[in-house]
Amino acid sequence: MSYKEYKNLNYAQVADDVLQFWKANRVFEKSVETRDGQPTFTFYEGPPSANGKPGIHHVMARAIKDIFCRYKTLQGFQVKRKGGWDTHGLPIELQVEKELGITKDHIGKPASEGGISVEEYNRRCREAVMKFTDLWNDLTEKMGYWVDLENPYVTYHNEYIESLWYLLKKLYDQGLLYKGYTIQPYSPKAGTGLSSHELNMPGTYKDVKDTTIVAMFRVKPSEKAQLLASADGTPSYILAWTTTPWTLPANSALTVGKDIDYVLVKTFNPYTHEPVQVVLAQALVGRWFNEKGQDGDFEGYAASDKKLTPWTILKTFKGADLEGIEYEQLLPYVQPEKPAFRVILGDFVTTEDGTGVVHTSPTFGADDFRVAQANGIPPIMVRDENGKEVPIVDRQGRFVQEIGEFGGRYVKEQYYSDEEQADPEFRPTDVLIAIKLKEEGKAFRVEKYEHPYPHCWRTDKPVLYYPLDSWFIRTTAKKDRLVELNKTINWIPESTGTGRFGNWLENLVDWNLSRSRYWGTPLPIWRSETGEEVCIGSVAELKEMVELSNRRMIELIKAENRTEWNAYLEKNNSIIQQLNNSTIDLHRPYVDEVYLLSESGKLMQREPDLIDVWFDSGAMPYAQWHYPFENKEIFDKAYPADFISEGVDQTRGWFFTLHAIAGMLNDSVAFKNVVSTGLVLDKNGNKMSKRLGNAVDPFDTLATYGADATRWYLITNAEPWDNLKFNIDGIGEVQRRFFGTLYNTYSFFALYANLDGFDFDGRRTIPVSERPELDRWILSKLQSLILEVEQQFEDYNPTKAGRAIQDFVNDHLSNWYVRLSRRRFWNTAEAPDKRAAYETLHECLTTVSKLMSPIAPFFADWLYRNLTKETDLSVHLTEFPPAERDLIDTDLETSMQLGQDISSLVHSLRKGHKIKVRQPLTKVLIPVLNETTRRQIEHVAPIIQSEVNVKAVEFIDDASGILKKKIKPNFKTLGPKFGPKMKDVAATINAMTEDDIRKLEAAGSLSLAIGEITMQDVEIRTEDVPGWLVASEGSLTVALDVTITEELRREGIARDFVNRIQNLRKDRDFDVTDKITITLENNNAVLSNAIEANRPYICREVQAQSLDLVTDLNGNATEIEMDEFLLRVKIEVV
RNA sequence: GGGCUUGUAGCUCAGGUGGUUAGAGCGCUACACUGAUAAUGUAGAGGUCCGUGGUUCGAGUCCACGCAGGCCCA
Repeated sequence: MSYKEYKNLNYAQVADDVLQFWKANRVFEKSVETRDGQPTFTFYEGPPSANGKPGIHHVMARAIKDIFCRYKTLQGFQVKRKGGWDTHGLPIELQVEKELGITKDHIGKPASEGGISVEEYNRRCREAVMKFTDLWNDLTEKMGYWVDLENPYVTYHNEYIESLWYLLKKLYDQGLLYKGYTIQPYSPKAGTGLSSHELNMPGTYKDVKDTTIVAMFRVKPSEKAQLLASADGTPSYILAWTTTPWTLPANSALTVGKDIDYVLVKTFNPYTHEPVQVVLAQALVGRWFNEKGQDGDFEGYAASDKKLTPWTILKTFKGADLEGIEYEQLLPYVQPEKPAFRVILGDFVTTEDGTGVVHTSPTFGADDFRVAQANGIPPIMVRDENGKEVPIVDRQGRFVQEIGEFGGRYVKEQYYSDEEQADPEFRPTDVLIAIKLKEEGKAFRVEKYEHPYPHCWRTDKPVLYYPLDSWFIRTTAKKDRLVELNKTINWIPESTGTGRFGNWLENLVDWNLSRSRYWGTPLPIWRSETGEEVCIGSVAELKEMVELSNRRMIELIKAENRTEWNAYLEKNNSIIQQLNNSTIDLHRPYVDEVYLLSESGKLMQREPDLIDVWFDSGAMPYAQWHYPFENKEIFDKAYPADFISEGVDQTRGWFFTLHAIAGMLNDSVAFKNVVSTGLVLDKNGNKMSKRLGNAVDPFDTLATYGADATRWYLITNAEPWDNLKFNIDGIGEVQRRFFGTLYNTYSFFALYANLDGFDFDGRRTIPVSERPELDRWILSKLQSLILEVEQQFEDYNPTKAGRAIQDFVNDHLSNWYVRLSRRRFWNTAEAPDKRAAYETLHECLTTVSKLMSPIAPFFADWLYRNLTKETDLSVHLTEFPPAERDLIDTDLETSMQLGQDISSLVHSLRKGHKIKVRQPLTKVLIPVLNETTRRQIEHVAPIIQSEVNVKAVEFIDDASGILKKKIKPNFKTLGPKFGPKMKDVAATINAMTEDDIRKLEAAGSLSLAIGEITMQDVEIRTEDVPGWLVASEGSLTVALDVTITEELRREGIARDFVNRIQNLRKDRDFDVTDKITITLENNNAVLSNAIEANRPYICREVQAQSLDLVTDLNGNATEIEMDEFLLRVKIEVV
């Protein structure tokens, strides 16, 4: 066979060619099929949203996924990879709205008003979402990401939605799906909630002057409250500031910061002048107390004009000390159903403003709601006529009747008409509350305060933060189990699992599933006004329920003449038809037109919400297989995942939803190993964005550099969980430095293997034990590399695996093994040594191709297939090479390291004395203090000799008596022994004489003034050989004999001459095997003597059949300068 | 504001459990090699290890507090 040789390698072309080969031979499919019956390794593909173009970070993320799937395949596992698309959600809706130039307001309105039907709108969404799939498929292919794109899961498909319904029903049946509320911006005048999107519109935030109150919450005596108790019975109050006094009747807790410093202040109520003790944050004392009053005249206060209130700080403590202290309800209109009114801890408390204590009303603040739920604090609510719990402010923005004198009043003055507000008697509700609190001695300060406050863009009135209906998954019920399960997951990096994810689980709140949108999975719950509900878990159930409802309707229409239901009946019949011929679409608006009838004959309509798209993606382990309606056995085998990987920003997204659903429904983890990857930033460390124009187009990059260098760069430059500063120059460097070197190494091999007709099937014909040192060394290194790469892949660290391969190829294989072995390949005669060299190099290259194939799949396959005889075999169908541990020879590796270090030192010495390598020298002298080192160096002496062009490597040992020794303290062993006396010890050791050292060496220990030291406590090395040129590094010292004898001089000239002739051969384009004749003008005695003395050597090196010295060349000579000589020479091919 | 994370040469990154002289590649400078040749080798210059305190005989490494960047959350 012959090995393919290439002129100029085009890496992008290599990738293209290999891709064609993969396609033609179904290599991906085969890599899965051939593993039939083997253990499975399950990978879950986190579905990308196909509504945007892919970026370079997607190449990064998908390279990680690909690497471990390929690696596990090499290890013999069957790795199925089903692709998927995330197709629902707000980004798609917004994109469609942008395209159509509409807003959410237009949806559902008649076309005559510029509106669009839900049906049409959703049709547009469905089209938009797959817009970029071609682009994505193209990228997937070009970057070499192996994933099944033929049968991907698609979240908007009916089958997918049906699986989601099944899961939701399971949650529902376990009581884990419930209707509650969340605090959302709400516009009472418009009667609608506002999205964060709407709240971010310009002009929404306006400065308003509100009445603010520092309210006084009276502390209840208790054991915990001893901290705040007074000796004389003066009551203690906790101060909390609010800009929304109307929320005070709904207060049910006070929140403080755990680590914030608080003080107890003795003072007087500024309105009632009663003596009081109050609690607030230390940092904010100055905000509420006049400096002049500090430690003022308490005794004389009663008699004074009360302008200056005296105060004094009694004690200081942390927020944590306040936790659990109870207080009296401030405005006791409505009693909660569970114990409330105590101090809790929250991470959102600041000391920037207010008192460092946050008045907490779970019905009117998002933070309040969250922290209350986490601490089991109930909201203050009343029951409406249906017995349903409602907040104390109605949907029009008025207090309910239960709120005594304030019942029926608007909580915001702006909700009153202009006329009402103009009435001189008019008082805003906030002011009335302030007056009441002042009178009751529960107000510490009332003042106007200007601050920005959001307004409804439709009505221009202030919004309320208000509880709106939402459906929740009761994740808190399983919190402990989710935390426990998380501990069994192998997170990479670990900190994401324990920190970011772990903390998130610890502070878990119920998962709000509701989204008030159009394009998404509809919540399959139908509900009557009286609260009767049914949750539908499959298409079959839906059909059954519609049919049942229809029968009930028909009955009731007859019995009670409910003719208005005829319309529903008609709609339902149409649905049944669609169900029967499978044309049903489980999206809005169709499912909204299913009308069910409860057992008691009440009309049930679908809850209008859609579910959070994160539920879509978190349910993919089940829904991708349409489980449990199909593929049960496939699901069972492919659950949970062995491995997933996504960006760290998915921690609370996909990672969480996968974990939550699996934990709640299967009491198991969804994934065992997870790699969370960092961001890809631009080369200056800025986030890439289209707006800044610094986004990198992955297609350009792949076209320029090919997938391999791109992937290699992305993976080896930084560990994947670190942010990567993407610099395109880095890819070029990888290409030159790593792929270039590897390519060169292969080319070198191919060139000579073809010349020699080297034929090899990969089975060693020369036992490793019979190969030269150099071969055994590189094979030993190769085995070590295999172990290292395997370990790193097992640890999910592709960066270290890649770097190890790179170091092997560059430093060991190319720069040392090939460079030093070149002469062996030039040998024209058949020789075992030459064959050994070929086999060794072939094995190294083949193995490298396997090791690198997960990271650089195209190039690796190119390399592998160039080296192997079986042309239809791909490296991706092979097995990961098992390391042959018995070939690892650490002693030899140390030897070679010494050889390299010694060579480097000699080079350095030559350099310092301007003696070029072509000038042979007599010897290097190496001081050795132990036999092992000596033997190790002797092993590689021939290599050193040829590498640095010296005739001999000699040793001097202690016995010679001429070695100069230096002693250094070994701090590591001395430290524990001497501790604080280290400085003295070190000085004493450094001052030891040669005599002392000899004594120490002889006895193995030595008593010094400061104590006894042993050989372990010091490092003895030689750093000088008197009379020689010396260089040292670490414990290694090398002395070089630089005397150039006449004979050496001649030899040097001969080498120079060979060099010039070789250049000439090359200039003349002679063939490597051409034999020549040389005629040289004899114009210098030194030169001719040198040539005569080395005639056989010269002729052999330049393949000359004759070398004649003549007096005159008659003008047809080539002139070449050579140091002080002028060569006039003529060469001819025989 | 909170959680997590990063900060080492001009650039990109290494630096188990603390050990006194902090490394590599690229880039730069110089040289060598010229039968791997648009390749290769060798040497050199280049550092307040983000800052300030602390623990220790000894801190790039451990602790505290900051500063700057990043992500997520509020």
